[in-house]
Amino acid sequence: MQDFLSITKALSDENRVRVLMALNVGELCVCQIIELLDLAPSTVSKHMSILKQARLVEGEKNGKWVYYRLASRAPKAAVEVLEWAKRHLVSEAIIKRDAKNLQAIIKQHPVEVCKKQKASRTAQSVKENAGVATP
Amino acid sequence: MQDFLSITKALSDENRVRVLMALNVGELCVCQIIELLDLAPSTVSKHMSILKQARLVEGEKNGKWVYYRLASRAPKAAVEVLEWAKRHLVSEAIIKRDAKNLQAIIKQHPVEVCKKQKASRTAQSVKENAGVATP
DNA sequence: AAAACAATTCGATAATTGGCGAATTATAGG
DNA sequence: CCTATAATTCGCCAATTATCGAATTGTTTT
Repeated sequence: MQDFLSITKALSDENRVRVLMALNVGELCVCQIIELLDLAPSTVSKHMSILKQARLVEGEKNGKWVYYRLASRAPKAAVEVLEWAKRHLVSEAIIKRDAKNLQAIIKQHPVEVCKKQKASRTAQSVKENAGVATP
Repeated sequence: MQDFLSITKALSDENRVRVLMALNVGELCVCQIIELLDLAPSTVSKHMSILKQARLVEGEKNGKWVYYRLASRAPKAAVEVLEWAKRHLVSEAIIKRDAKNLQAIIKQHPVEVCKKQKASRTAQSVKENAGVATP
């Protein structure tokens, strides 16, 4: 029963569902997923661990980067529910928008994506500390 | 997306899953579901409203009683996911135990089931108030 | 060796959810 | 009409969960 519930719980969050649909195009680096969802790295990491726990995805470390993909040797229940989800989600507005955004994201190398994210975080900090003297 | 998530959220609770599997044998009165899950009536009612919201079940009022059954004109996504769930849950220990318990429960008329529940609630109150003077 | 960096883990917090009992609603039967 | 009763709604509490920032881990580059 826990295996079953780990799958349905994993599928009961919009952001996780978006990730699963995004992974239909192929494997994605964590920073690319961060870019897609626009969430904090720690939040995305948590989501991925929940998906991994449910054996819906698998991750592979490659140097500094971790790539996630739909689990190749997933349990039958996982494979089937992913097919079900795909059938009923492809027409969803946000999934289509994600697919479009992904086209731009996967064209870039992870190194570029991460660089961009770092830059925007710095910009954010600068904004927050505007007018505050630096020690 | 909300339709999709209402289904997956509905399926992400063990008690709700147990109800759905129980309804495979046919329609059940609320008091029979209470008997099966051993939860408070208000809790069961809440679970049923979540399942109804997801259009996985439908309820029909018949006099004092409300009967729930798997939705006959459920959306395709709901029908498919119920088939998927059934395939992967029939072998679960708790589902098998429920099926066995159900055999006894459905033999009784709702009126008998409710009477028994009322009796056990009274017994509980008596226990709690043991030694306390009644006004 | 040290600095930079991607990702994860940890700790805190706000929002959501599952649970119960009390109050309410709707129906049946005296 | 009044009482008993099945179910739901409401108000509250405890447990869980989504999120973030800070600290940590492991790897690469300088």
